[in-house]
Amino acid sequence: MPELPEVETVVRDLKKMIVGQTITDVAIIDRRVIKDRTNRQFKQSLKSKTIKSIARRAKGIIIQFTGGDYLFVHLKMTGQLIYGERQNLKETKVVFTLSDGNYLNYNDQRLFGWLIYTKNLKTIGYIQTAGPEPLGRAFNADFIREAIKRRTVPVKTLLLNQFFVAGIGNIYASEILHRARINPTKPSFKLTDTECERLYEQTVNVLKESIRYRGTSMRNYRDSKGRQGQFMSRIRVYNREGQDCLHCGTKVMRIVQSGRSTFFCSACQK
DNA sequence: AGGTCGACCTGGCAGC
DNA sequence: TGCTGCCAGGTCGACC
Repeated sequence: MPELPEVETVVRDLKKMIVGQTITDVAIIDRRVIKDRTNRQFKQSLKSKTIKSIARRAKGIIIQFTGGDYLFVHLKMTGQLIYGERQNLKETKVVFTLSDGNYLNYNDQRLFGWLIYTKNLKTIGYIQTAGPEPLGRAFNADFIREAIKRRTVPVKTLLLNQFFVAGIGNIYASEILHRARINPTKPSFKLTDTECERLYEQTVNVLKESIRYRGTSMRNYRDSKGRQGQFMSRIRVYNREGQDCLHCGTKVMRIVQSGRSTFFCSACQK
């Protein structure tokens, strides 16, 4: 499911609901989402831990405990963290019992997600190698201009590369490029200075707007209360193959780049 | 070194 | 109503 806006929405909501609570029990229904530890190690590591803070890095969720240790969660395509009653769905894989009597359910239809307990975030390569946050200071037009040099990959593929910039996925890559009026197949190093400016501006615009709308629910994404995001009403090209471009009326095209669908308007995005 | 592709999984949907 | 094939918000390791 989730790209930066969806993960950010989950983190902001969970902050209000679970910080300060203690995990009193852990039920593992399917251990394939748990990395590095046996069931017993995972349970013992987390039982009686009090949640100090929760934060997002790239598309990952970092839950820190008062002892200075962490639970790192990556939702991948279909992961969900749902707070409230205990769930017993086919996709419910791990359930944390909380000290307020509620539960934090980890659901994951496709089992791609990760739950990693660690004492040291440096052990998590995903965090260590992620590029700059697109809504942070290090990401700007100058950074893009510098980073695209000698990169021959299509700009769409570069946006998906988490080493380049963290948090953009397949929906927002298409949406950003449409709003920036950049053709997704353009080799990155051929972007002009003004295109770099527009790419920066629209990356920030799209991600911030989507956070305001609480993310996009194309399929499986739900927030921490099980609700859908609302950004679908703002989507301009993603999953709209054959429909009219909302800007010029040309039919939206779908192509495949690096094995993933890209949607764009060939008239608006030269 | 940079770029591409398959593997990891389950399930929904279109077409026959 | 099957069945088959294709598709899905991600990441990584093996390959060229």
